[in-house]
Amino acid sequence: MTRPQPDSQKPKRRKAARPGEIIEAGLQEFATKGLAAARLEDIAKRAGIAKGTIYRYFDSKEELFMAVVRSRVVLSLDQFEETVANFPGKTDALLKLVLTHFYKQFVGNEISGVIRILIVEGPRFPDLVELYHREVTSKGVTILSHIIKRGIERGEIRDGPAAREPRLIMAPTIMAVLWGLTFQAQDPIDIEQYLNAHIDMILHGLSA
Amino acid sequence: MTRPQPDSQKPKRRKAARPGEIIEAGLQEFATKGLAAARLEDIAKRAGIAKGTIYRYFDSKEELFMAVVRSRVVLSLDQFEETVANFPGKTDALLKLVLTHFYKQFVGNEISGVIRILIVEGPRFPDLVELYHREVTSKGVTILSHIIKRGIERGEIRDGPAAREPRLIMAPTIMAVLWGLTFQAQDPIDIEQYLNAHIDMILHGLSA
Amino acid sequence: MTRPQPDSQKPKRRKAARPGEIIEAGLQEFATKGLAAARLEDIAKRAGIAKGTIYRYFDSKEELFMAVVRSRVVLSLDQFEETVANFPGKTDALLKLVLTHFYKQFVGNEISGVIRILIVEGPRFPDLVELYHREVTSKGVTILSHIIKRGIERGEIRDGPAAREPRLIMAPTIMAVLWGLTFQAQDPIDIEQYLNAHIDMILHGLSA
Amino acid sequence: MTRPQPDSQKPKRRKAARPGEIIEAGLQEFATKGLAAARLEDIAKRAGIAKGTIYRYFDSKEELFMAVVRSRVVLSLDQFEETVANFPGKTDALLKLVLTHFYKQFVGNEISGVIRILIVEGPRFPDLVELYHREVTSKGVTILSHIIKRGIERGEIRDGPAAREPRLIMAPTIMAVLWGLTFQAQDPIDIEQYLNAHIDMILHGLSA
DNA sequence: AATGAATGAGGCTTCATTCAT
DNA sequence: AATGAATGAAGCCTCATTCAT
Repeated sequence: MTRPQPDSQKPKRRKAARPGEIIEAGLQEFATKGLAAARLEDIAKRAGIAKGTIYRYFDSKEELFMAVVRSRVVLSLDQFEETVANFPGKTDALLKLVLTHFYKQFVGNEISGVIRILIVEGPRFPDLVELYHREVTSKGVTILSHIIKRGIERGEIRDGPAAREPRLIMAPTIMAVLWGLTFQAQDPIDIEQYLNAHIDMILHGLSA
Repeated sequence: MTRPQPDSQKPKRRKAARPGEIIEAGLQEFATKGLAAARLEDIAKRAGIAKGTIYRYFDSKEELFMAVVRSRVVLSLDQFEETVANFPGKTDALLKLVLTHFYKQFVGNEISGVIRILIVEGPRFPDLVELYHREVTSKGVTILSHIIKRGIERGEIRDGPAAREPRLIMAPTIMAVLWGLTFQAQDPIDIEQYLNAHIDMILHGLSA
Repeated sequence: MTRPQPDSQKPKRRKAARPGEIIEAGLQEFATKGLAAARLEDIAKRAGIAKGTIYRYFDSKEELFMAVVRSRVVLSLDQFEETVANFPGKTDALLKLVLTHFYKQFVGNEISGVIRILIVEGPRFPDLVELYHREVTSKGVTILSHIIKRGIERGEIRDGPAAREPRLIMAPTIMAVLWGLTFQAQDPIDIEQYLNAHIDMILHGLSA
Repeated sequence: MTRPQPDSQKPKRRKAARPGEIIEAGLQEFATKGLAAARLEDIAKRAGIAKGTIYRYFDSKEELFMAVVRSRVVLSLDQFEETVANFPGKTDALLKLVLTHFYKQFVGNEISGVIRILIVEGPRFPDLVELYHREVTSKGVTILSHIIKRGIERGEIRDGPAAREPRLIMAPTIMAVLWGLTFQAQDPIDIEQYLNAHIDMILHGLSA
């Protein structure tokens, strides 16, 4: 994505950026149409290159597809572990912080395209699913688990059935993502209000 | 799947059942592979007929696809309106009843295949999305809204932000469906425990 | 090659003959142009069918290629074993008989196309080479060996170095085949005269 | 193959030798794979240069191909005319000398690759065929004809049918070349023994 | 009505050739 | 002169659709 402008006056070529641009174009097409329906010609056109050029960087359509998914797996959740560990305030403030971040990461973002891709093509690419689960999903769940544990220790979270399913806390986020991908036209979500309601629900749902 | 034998003497063919069997087979293939990657030949084989026969009942692959989605749109939610309207007990019992029903309808069921289909192919078939939203999604939301309204009137539900987003109540169900479709191998969901946690969360999250 | 005319008035279709016709067309194209340069479209056109039809009978271009070679491997040499074993006359008559037959089989015949194919594509298809060697070449050599052995026993063939290399006896045949494929325009072979010279040479070369 | 170091101080590049090295590399690839299947990239790699550099020396793949064939057409047969004209000894010694030389020239040598090339691609390159015939084949035949004529005059060769087909004398050589290219794995030729048998056969086959 | 062989458009992939550096 | 990235024409192959039986 970073395009180092060469110091020439004509920034026509940016060789080093090619693979990234192809991946970018591929993400758009794959996310919209799926693996089979996306055409390499369209991806090339979108990347501003010729069809054959893709093959200089990726061995096949499938390889490009996998590269696209992998490229968006690197989620900046790692920093959050620290944030959560050192957070000084109350659980509701922490939850607000984390959930807000999740929304920014996912909703209306290109990450939602990756999620759509995984839902559909997952069965044919178990490696990608496994990768995504390991690097993104399970990390998110772990963070939520830590928040819950911390909240229980602080006496702010009720140690009941809901506290044992951290995935429940993400559920509204995931649904918002998919709702946006699917029913946006019929029934849009007001993200701000939805996020507030989400936090409100979780805080009361878990509070001691 | 049940094949009612016609009272003819030669029970080898049941013409009337053909379209349904093709739709059934199509659902399996489309849900697993998506519209583009599913092959009519495989659908035919699964339905126990020849490829050309599909065209006796459907004009094209897309027509079959739409028929498949439409066939699963008829959700038995209508009855619930009445149930909710006449329910004598407390809100938590009513919620338990409805959510349990939702899980039975969706999770691990072929409906989840339709949901997957819609998530992916939705952009190319806005009519189907609109249909599904109108017939299924919005009906479900309406039912939940009524439950919430009823709960507030009965003083059992807190009239806060969470009460204004009935979609929040379904979110864990949707997530369970997609989680099952995607991460089942890596990280299965114990549906019973998850449902209990879900209800626990909602009841506390909404309770007055 | 045999085309059983259906008893319909329009002999438009001969399903059973299709694979044979494709192989026939493939032989022409492969023999003339080689595997890589032959185009499936041309083969189809030559066979009077559409490109895709080839794939109903053969999985790939390579499979067709192998089928083409295999189809011409069945050489009617087996009968000769008997002929040689029971031949009543002198060695020169027997040799004349066998060599004449070899010429009829190879020279100017489509078998020469197969030989050309094998010479070029052999390295990539060791199985075909092995098959051809086993079914055709080694059988021919065996027959010649038997003739030599019989001639020595009858005192008609000199038991010298030449008698120990039966391949020498076929050599002029092979060369005639390749000469015909290559230098026919510049320097044609008068097959009749060449065959006579060949026999003359061998008989004297081997005679006691 | 010998790379004469230019007297420049930087011996890393020897431009003058480039075309020859490309031709050398091309011969290997074309002989092994044929014109269509050989890849310029592989030829370049084998020559230790970049793909584009080939076009500095040859206009197209076909031009390179023709150059490859032409480069191996220059056969040192000319000297033999003299040798034969002035040979003092008997015909069998002369034949032995010439045939031995033929074997050295052809068998197991890269010339066999050229022969393979011509057999396959000949129809598309009549000029090359004509060239090869004129410069190599017909010269060889002429030499053999002279030997035969000389032998007849000396009363050492029988003036029969075999004497009128000098190509017969080369046939075992050609066959040995092709056998080596094709059936070497299944059924190798012991060249020494084969050559002896060949000479034995010819001498007796032609002797008066 | 059913079949499945045949068609041919469309998309992936290769690679000779070009071209900017 | 050399490089190797980029191009795009061409060919293999798939599969939705048609059609003769």
